[in-house]
Amino acid sequence: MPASKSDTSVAPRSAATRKRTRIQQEKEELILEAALDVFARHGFRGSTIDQIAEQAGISKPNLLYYFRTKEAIHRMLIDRLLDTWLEPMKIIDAGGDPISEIQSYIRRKLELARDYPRESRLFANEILQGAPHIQEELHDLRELVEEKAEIIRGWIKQGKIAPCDPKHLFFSIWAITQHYADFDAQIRVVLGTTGEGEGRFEDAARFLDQLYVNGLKG
Amino acid sequence: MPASKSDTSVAPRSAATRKRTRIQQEKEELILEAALDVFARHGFRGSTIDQIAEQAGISKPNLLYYFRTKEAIHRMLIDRLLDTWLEPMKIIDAGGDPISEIQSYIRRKLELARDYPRESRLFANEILQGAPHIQEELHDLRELVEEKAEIIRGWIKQGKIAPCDPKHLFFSIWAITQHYADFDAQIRVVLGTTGEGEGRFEDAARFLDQLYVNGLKG
DNA sequence: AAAAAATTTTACCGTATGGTCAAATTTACA
DNA sequence: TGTAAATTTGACCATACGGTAAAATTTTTT
Repeated sequence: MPASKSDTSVAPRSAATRKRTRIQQEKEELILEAALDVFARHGFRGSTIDQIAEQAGISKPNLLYYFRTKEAIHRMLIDRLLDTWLEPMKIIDAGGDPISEIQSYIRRKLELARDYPRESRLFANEILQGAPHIQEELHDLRELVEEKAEIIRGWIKQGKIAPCDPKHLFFSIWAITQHYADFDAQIRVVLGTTGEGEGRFEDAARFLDQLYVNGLKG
Repeated sequence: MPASKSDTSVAPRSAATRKRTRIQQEKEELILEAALDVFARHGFRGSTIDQIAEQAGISKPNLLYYFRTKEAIHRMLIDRLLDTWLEPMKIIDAGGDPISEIQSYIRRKLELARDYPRESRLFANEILQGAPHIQEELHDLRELVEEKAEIIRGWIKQGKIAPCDPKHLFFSIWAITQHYADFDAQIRVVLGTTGEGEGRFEDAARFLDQLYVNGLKG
C-alpha cells in the first residue's frame, strides 16, 4: 500500500489511476496532441505549459489536473512514439529477400517521416539533448539492432548482399529518412518552390532505392 | 551617420564598434566558446545567459557588456559556423574525377562531424526549430547547391556516374554525416562499449565509401 | 602621474514560467 | 433527484530569466 498521502480516492490526477473516465480519455488525448505539436516546434525547454494548454483549448490548471508536470506529458509522448518508431525495424524478416526487405524498411521509415514529422522532430530533439529521458528505451533499441544486425550478417554470409557493417547500414537509413522530417526547413528552401508538395518524398524514395540496391548488391 | 543615441564614444558594447581592444577580443572568444558548448547541449531556448557566463567564468552583466543579447551570441556562432560548414561543398571540383570528388566530400563532411560536433548540433537545433534565424543564409546555401547540382548533372550526362537526383544525393550525404554528431547519444548506446573511441568514424567512412561508390557507379 | 576610456561588479527590475490551492461547477450514478 | 466524485477555474506563489543602471575598478593613453 504505497502513496500514504491522504489519497482517499480524491482526484485521479494521472492516467494510471483507477479506471479512466470518458472525459479523462478525451482530455488526455487532446493534451497529448497539442503537446506533440508544441514540443515538435519548440523543443522541450522551449515549450511552455501555457502554450500547450492554449493549443489544447483548456486552462493551465486544468491541464495540470491530467498531467502533473511538463515532464509527464513529454514522457508519455516519447513512450508512445517509440512503439511506432521501431515497428518498421521489428518486421524485418530474416526469411525474406534481403534486398527487398531493406527496400521495404527504407520505404516504411520514409513514410513515417512523411506522415509523422512531429514525432520525428520530438525524437530528434530528445537525442540532440543527449537523450536524458530515454536511456532505458535506448537500450531496448540496442538489443533490437543487435538482433537485426545478426540477420544482415547472415545475408552477407550467404552472399546475398555485399559485405558491410550492419549497424552503420542502419544508421545511414535512420539518418536519411528522418532527415526529411527533421531538416524539413532546410530541404524546402533548397528544393525551392518546386518542392512545395510531398513530391520530395517520392523523389527521395527513388533516389534511396537506387543508392541502396546498387550499394548493397552482393 | 547612424546611431544618434548619444554614442559619444562611451562603451563599445559590441564587436563591430571601433577597433577592438585586446580584452575585447579575448573575452569575446571566451564567451563564444562557452556559448557554443552550452547552446549545443541545451539548444537556444534551453540555454541561459547565466549558464554561458558561468561556463565562461565571468559575470552575467559582464557578458552582456560584450553581447547585447542572447540572440547576438547565437547569431555570431551561427554565422561563423556556416563558413566552415559549407567549405567542403564549395571545393567540389567539376574538373575532378566524379567518384573521388564525391568520396572526398563525404570524408570531409564526416571529419567535420567528428571534429566539430558542437557546431553540428547547434546547426541541427536551429533547423529543427524551423531555421528562424537563418532564412537568409539558407538561400545562399540554396544557390550553392544549385551550382553544385549542375556539376553532378554534367557528370551524369557524361555517363561518369549513375543517373540520380543530385539534390537528394546531397541531402543523403548531409544527413548521414551529420547524424554521427547529432545523434551521438543514440549511436554510442547502439554501438555499445565497443564504440567508445572514435573508431566509429572510420567504420562509417568505410561503409559510406562502399555505399556511394557502388551506388553511384555509372 | 593624471585623465580618459574601457571593463567589471553590485544591486536591481519586470516578466515568464512551472506549479499549487481552494472554491466553484459539472458529471456520473444510486 | 440527490449526492458523491470528478472536473474546471481563478487567484496566487516562488523562482528563473533576460536585461538594465550606475557606481567602482582597471586599463590605456597622454
